[in-house]
Amino acid sequence: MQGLFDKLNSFQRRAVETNEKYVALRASVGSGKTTVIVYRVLYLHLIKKVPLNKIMVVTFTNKAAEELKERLKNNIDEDVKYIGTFHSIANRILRENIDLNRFGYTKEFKIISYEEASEIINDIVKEGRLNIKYKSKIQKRIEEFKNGNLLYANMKKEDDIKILYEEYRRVKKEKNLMDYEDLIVNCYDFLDEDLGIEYIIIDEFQDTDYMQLKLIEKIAGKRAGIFVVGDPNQTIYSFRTGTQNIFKDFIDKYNTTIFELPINYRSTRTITEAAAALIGEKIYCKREYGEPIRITSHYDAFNEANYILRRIKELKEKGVCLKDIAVLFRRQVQGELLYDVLGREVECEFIKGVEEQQDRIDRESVKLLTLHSSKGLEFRYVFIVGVNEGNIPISTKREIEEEELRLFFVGVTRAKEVLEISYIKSPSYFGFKGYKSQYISMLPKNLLLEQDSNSKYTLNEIYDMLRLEKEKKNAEKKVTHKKYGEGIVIYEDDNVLKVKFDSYGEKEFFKLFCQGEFI
DNA sequence: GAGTTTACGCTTTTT
DNA sequence: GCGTAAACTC
Repeated sequence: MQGLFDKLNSFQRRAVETNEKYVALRASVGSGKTTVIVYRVLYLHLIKKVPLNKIMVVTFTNKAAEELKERLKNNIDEDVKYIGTFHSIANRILRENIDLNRFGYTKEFKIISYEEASEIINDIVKEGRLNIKYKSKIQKRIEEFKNGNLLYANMKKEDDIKILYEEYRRVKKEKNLMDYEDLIVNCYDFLDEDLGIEYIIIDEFQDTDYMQLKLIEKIAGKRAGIFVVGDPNQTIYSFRTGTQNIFKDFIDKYNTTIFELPINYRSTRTITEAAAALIGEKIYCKREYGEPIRITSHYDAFNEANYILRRIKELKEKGVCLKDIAVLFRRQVQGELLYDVLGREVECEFIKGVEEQQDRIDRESVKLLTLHSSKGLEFRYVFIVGVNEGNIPISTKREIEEEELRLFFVGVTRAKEVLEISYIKSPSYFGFKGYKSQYISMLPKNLLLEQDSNSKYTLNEIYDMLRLEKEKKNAEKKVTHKKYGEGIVIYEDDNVLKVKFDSYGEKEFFKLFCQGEFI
């Protein structure tokens, strides 16, 4: 059984086998953090003989929890009892360990989504005949109100936002509903039973908020050890959590032992050194130098998208698999344009939200993602587009800007083999400046290859160009079928071939089944 | 009430 | 620098 831990490096092994009660593991990008969490659980259970119902593992997404469960299955038959997101664990505790009747709820309470919450809020406004302004931003306004801020603070005559907020809370209880935040807050407020947990592991700790930590502290009591894992340099959700440096807070509060995973196994030395320059820290790298990082500039977002398409087609011709390519951007609107242009020639998917990632990430096709949703993923080829001042960083307000740099860092470190960065000179999106981001200037010059693209087409010209190219390509492609005779290819992708035959008309073939049929 | 002016927000989003 | 919706004017 000792051999089980032999493939860990010395940093990983020290963290896995620690006997310290409070531990913070600072895991650098691509350093095998998930491996450490898996082996930490194995160590606790198989070596220290801790029962699985005394271990709790908290993850950032359901997907991450599934991956952990899957990897643990290789060595343990049963599941860890508490393994999942803060929300899924809170949900379980609320239903299993709390007498909800005391608090006006029952065990059958329903969890409401953002959309369902929206419906309830609109009903309250309608039925209560409340005076609410800026209705299209109603949920955002409630959110701000809850945090003690106001959206549209200078109204001439205030509306009923306060009444609406209070009614919303009352109605949720009356109808036995909880929204995502209620799961955490109510679990914290209602819990008075000791769950008997001895070891708690929290993944992606940098994106944990104070309420979630308070809940964990309540579950842990004085007995349980808390082992937090994450990378402060990848804190990109503090706009949501409101926590600036929760790692530091945790370390200051407890007698914490700090471990590090400083070795990057993921990216080429070129990419790793570029990333390290952004955060001003040394990252050790197991790999050799690779291709230089190409920096290109373009006239506008259309020409940039057109360039990316051309590069992707080149890669495809060289035999690169489309699923190994990702295009990353700061805002959703950028993705829409990219999807429009790239989608005409190559298979691509605009991935919005993690639920979709789960289903789609294995498929064949180029992935389009925001920098935020690229967190935790890796690709052999990565393009980051629109790296303009005013977009990355989107604002230069001091407290925001540090997070913007970390966001760029996250983007850069998604690339395993090849990284390209581009910016545009004549932008039309709000806030975009017509020059490159200061962050590009932070990358070491010796790792870069800078190029200026002078092409300046309108969107229609680009579309025409793509159409003509396609027609020309297909027009050239004449085929002869054993049965149907001569024809021309009118559509072709990886799986399907559509041919217009001179005598027979149009017919579609699956490539897999028609190999011997053409001469 | 229709017609015009002024104010504001604009980005990212796991559950 | 644009779209939305409130606030103002007659």
